[in-house]
Amino acid sequence: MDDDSRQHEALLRNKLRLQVVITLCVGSDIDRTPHRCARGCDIICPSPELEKRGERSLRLRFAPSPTGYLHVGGARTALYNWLLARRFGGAFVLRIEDTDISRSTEEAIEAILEDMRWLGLDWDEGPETGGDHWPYRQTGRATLYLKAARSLLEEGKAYRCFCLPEELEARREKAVAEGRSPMYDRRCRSIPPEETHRMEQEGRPFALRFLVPEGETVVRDAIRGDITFNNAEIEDFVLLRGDGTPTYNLAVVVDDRDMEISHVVRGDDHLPNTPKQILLYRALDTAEPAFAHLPMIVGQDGKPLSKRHGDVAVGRFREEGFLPDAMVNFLALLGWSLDDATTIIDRRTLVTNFGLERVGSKPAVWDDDKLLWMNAQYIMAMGDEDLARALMPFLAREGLAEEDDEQALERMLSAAPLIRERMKVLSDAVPLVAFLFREVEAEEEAKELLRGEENQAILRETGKRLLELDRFDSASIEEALRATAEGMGIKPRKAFQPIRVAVSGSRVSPPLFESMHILGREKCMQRIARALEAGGEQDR
RNA sequence: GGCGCAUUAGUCUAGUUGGCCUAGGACGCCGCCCUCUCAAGGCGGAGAUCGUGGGUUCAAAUCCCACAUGCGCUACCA
Repeated sequence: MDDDSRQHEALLRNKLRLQVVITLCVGSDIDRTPHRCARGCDIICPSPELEKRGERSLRLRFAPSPTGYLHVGGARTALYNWLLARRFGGAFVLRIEDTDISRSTEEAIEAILEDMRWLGLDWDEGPETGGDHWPYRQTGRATLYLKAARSLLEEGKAYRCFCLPEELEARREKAVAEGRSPMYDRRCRSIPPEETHRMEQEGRPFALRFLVPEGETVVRDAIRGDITFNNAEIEDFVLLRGDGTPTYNLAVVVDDRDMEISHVVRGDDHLPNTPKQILLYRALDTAEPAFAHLPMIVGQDGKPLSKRHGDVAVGRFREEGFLPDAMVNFLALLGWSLDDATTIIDRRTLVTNFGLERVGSKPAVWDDDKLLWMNAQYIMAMGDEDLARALMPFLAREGLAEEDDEQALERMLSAAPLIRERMKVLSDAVPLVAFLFREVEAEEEAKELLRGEENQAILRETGKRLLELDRFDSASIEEALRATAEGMGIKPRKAFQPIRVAVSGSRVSPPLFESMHILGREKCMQRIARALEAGGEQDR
């Protein structure tokens, strides 16, 4: 049996096992195999609670808060959700979590949408797309939260708290200083109803707090398994602020419930929030979704990614000339693997193979070098035309050519094969091809290659030869240059350098003959003449 | 402080039911080859006592316990 068929068999076996687990999970004995379900069945199995209600459709979401640009951590979360939705034919919902009005901005929202589109993460429901659960940003859903909050209050599952933020803060500090737990002490819980009513009538602001029930709450995480939290360690968290706006925990639960989200896949910084949310789902008499918490992405120093670690905004990668597919490939591999050997994985393969069962649980360190390498791989796989077109905006930005300049595009088309494997990001092309679009001044360090008896002679002789050529294509040019070198008894690697500097202005350039061909005889001759002049002057 | 999560080479990771692991692949690094420069490519190499200490077992990276370290949460931020 060859390797291929062995691999195939292994795949088949895996698939089969998955199938079995799925069957196991959706069967009626769900409750008796809780752990097996949480870890084994992965995302394919909707949470048992939803399952009981017969709701099987997969609905995933990405819910960024527009307090800044989309960073790579968020992008990865979005990608995983998108991949899962696409793989299993589910819906991918984009929801803007802007309950923190003071920190949210319209620009941030637009930028996030733009980055999502660039990465190719299209959403089935959300801003600009619409959907059955409109609106898809939290500021437009205030009444829904209020309604949920009211019902909790009426059912005695939440209560008014008249403590002022400053008071709470002071008490917390004191508690910590004295070594006590800084948890809210529930003092407002015991205010008699008449009193509460009176204070409310007086117009005293209050926050609504959730009354955390006794007992334990188990989070069944698809990546980590079951995690048990003691409710006694969860404080009566705030649902509604003094100004009536909802806090994150309330809003997220109400939205996920209303939008019928079946699987919540997010960063593991949310793990401690999860028991609170599960409690809320239950208080609202709603089946909770399945949860999966992704490990964070951290910098080389092990600290969470932030502006400190260089710019981690998705937009920055776009501007530098990273390709969306390379980003997606790289992001996917940050915490997930296809197998024990594959690194380059196209989007299609990702979609058909991605699953939470191969998501790891330790933090992933962002590695710029590897991203660069991967991007280079994707650039090398591009066709000439695609590459040339992709490069035009970068030329335009540097003022080398208009973006829609047909002639320039034509030139880039010929240059593409020469520079493709010399770039890591698209913007790398600019210094490589600049000499094709504008006159050059030799770099300081390169100037000495134009001076001196021998170098001048090379330039002179080569110029003569080039002039005599019938055809000015790269083969003829190569022949001429080699003949010149040989005639003068100089090694090619030495003889070509002055020409390179004369033509490109640099000691490093794309392949010489092809470059000269693209530049054209006239330009080449001019530049060699100029080099002779410049080098000759220096000599005297 | 409390609660939670994590811990395989510089990095991403494979390793899921203990033996096929003298720990596999990739990035990076080093060397050689190719070569008109730079790349790309080819070949080869160094680099991991699998956080530490115990235990279970004929056998542990894999199971159990403790400790250490890192990170997260502990907000009327999300």
